Amino acid sequence: MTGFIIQNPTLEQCLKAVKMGIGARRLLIMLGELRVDYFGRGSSELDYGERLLIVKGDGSLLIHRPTNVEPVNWQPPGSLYRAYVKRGLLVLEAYRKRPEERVRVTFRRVSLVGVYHLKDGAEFKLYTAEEVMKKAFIKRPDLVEKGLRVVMEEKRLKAGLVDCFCVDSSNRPVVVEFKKDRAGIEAVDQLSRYVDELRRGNPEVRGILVAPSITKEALERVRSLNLEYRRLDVRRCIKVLESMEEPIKPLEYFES
Amino acid sequence: MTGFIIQNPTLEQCLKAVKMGIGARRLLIMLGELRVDYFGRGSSELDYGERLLIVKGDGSLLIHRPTNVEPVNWQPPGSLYRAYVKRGLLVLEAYRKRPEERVRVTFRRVSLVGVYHLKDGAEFKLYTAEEVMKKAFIKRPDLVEKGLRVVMEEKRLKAGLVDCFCVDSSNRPVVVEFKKDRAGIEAVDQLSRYVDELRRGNPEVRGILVAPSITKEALERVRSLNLEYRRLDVRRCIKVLESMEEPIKPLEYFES
DNA sequence: CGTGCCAGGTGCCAT
DNA sequence: ATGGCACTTGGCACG
Repeated sequence: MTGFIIQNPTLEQCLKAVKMGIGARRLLIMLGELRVDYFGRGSSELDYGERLLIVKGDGSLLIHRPTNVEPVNWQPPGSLYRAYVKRGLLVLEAYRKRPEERVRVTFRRVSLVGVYHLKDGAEFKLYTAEEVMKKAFIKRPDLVEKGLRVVMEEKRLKAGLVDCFCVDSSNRPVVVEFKKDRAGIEAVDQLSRYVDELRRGNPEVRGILVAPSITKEALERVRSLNLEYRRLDVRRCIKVLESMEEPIKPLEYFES
Repeated sequence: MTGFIIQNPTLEQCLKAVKMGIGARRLLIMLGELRVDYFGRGSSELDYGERLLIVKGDGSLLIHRPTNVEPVNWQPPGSLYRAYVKRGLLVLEAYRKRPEERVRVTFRRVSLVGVYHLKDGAEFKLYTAEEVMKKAFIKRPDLVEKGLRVVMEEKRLKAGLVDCFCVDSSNRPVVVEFKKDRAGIEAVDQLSRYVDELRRGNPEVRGILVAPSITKEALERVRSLNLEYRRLDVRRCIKVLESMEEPIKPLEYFES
């Protein structure tokens, strides 16, 4: 990792670092007292306060307040930058075309500016809950219903993308939709759209919503739309998969 | 803004800074070569690479790679921390109960550690597109249909939260749902749920989906469900509001 | 490029 | 706490 940092830089030093850092597609970090104006898909205003600003090599901009995971303002990768000093203020503007959006950051004071070159070629491997459920179901469809056979994963309909298209023990087509979290009304409607489309060709089509739990309203709707709900949680699925292949290991227990 | 920064700290210095920073609910910034293991709602693995780590005073954790707006791993506010040195590695663990989740960050090298206390009391004012549309509509319901009168904003039904409940020129009730972006099928279904519930009491109830545009499938569904679609974009709404009160000013044109 | 859909979504506000 | 939902959602995969 190469880079440098300047504490309490002068505005000129700072401007130079900013231009150099962004120009060289490095990681730029700044701590200072700043305000933010944004206009684009929406618009926002944030008066002066002490915050952390980050510009990444791909043109992403992040402005973080002292709390929360989400940045208060940001700009996506590919944004273009302009920086200048005006009346004792350091201004950094990020611009993106399509959709047209601008973020303007005005620094009243800069406590820290750093420019670093990060090397990071590692692959990020994420195991999502839905992926786990689906995998376990494909290996063991009886987790949902005895005699079920998977015909297609990811069947594409006009109404959208079906998670699993199956046939039951009496050869009736079954659409299976997975939700990793408690299923709400939108989940039922989503399944309903698929089943509706298929029932036009064959009124025998069944629809099963598979989730660890379901809201009261959603369950009512499942019944009124002649669909079905089967409980299945991720924990169970992990166990099933562990017994069949290399496990997804949890971290060991956290003590304190 | 008070704080300090150490470049190329020893592991011991680093551990001390981390403990102190998190303990005092300060902003902690670290640059280094690290790996991340996560287990909770999902699970993930990321081998060593050079990244930026941030812990905020509220317990939020962010780990940023050199690209993208989103952190590769994170932990929400309120997380609990544990840090220690083991076999020449600095380990930082963030834990949250409910849902139970753990992130473990293992540093192989630390290039920078900083602890700062940020003061930021400013109010963030965001003007969202949906808000703008709604405001404009309330001032000028004829933007959607002549003779429309707003009875209630945000009417609560079992089926959900209606954006605007209105009456038309012939006293028929009208449910109006706004979408700031191109309306898709879910938007139609959402409106449909509200209208369904109300039509049980009064089959005359109308439902209007208001959006800048609509997908082909969604428009078909609007028709088949006996609902309506009216085009309205945010630009037009801004103009209407500008002519009536203090404008939401865009930043001036961006040159470079 | 648009369209659809998931996400460890996060955040906000309601009951 | 649970539920409903918007978000400058971001990000990905696919036609």
